[in-house]
Amino acid sequence: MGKVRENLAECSLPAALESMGERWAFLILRAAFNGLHHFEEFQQELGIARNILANRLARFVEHGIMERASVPEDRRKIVYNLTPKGSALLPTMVALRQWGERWETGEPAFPILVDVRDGRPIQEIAVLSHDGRKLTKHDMHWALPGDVPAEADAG
Amino acid sequence: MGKVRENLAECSLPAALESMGERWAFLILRAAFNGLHHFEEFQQELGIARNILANRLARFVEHGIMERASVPEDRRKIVYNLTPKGSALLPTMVALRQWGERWETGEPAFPILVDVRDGRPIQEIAVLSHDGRKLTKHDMHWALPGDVPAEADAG
DNA sequence: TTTGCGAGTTTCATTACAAAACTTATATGG
DNA sequence: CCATATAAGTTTTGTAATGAAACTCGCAAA
Repeated sequence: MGKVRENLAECSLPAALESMGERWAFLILRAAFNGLHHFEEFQQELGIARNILANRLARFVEHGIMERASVPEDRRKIVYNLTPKGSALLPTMVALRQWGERWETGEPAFPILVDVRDGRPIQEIAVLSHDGRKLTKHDMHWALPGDVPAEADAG
Repeated sequence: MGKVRENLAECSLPAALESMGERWAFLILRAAFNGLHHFEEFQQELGIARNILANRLARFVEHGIMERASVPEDRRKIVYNLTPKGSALLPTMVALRQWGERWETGEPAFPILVDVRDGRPIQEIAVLSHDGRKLTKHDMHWALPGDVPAEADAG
């Protein structure tokens, strides 16, 4: 991954950080992935200040990461559900968590994520080539669209 | 991924966010992956305030994400290099970038990451089962160490 | 020996975050 | 029907983080 000065600005990372770059964002997301749906649940689970939580949830809704709906049986209650866009953050969150496990807290973390089908732990998240080789930063570089051999995939 | 209230607190995500949860962290990291090494390079590339940049770089060094060294040929110059721990954030960063591409900016992002070996774009980052199936949040759940069938991997 | 660069600090203004109290709409029990 | 409780927020007020611009300090080059 050599030095590429050409339009780094157009990278989509800043756009992603617009939604996810604020404090608490990932922790609220994790709680949502763990099945929490209600304001008070998030608040008690995370210990976050109520105004900030309200703020973040509203932001998530604005950005299409969560959907807000009131429950018919009890109209005081509001449910927050992850949208497909929100659910699509799962790999990012798992990657960040795994990194923390490996480099911050040290190996064994509880609970661990397992495949529901066979109960075995998930793989470590990695950058893979089109044919499945694990890539490090030295094995890849930036390219402009014209340089790429036809079949497009993720970039 | 059902509701698991049992010790979410021990999840390593908060630890990871301790290093990476601050504003600019991922953008500085991206710049580093792109071969930037010097204070002024980061500053000009990102337009970040100098005091904040100094702060973040110092934090990265504290947390072992970057190494700080002065250049022998010109002892005014300082290089910041990613450590293995810092480089290990690549999958997380790529995952976040890909999410931004897909859901924020819309498909075509420039430049794109390609495999240096064949010039083809990298795969989309995903959560995979031990045998390589792509998993969604419905295909996995939390387990405690005792529940796991022997061969340990990442969790 | 002065001019300039690289890598930061300092100062001060602005903005984000946080704790606790308050509000509003709805439910529930007597 | 009235009192009390609950869910989901707002308001208020204080603290901490961020940002722009100017300043410092060590080295290097002319």
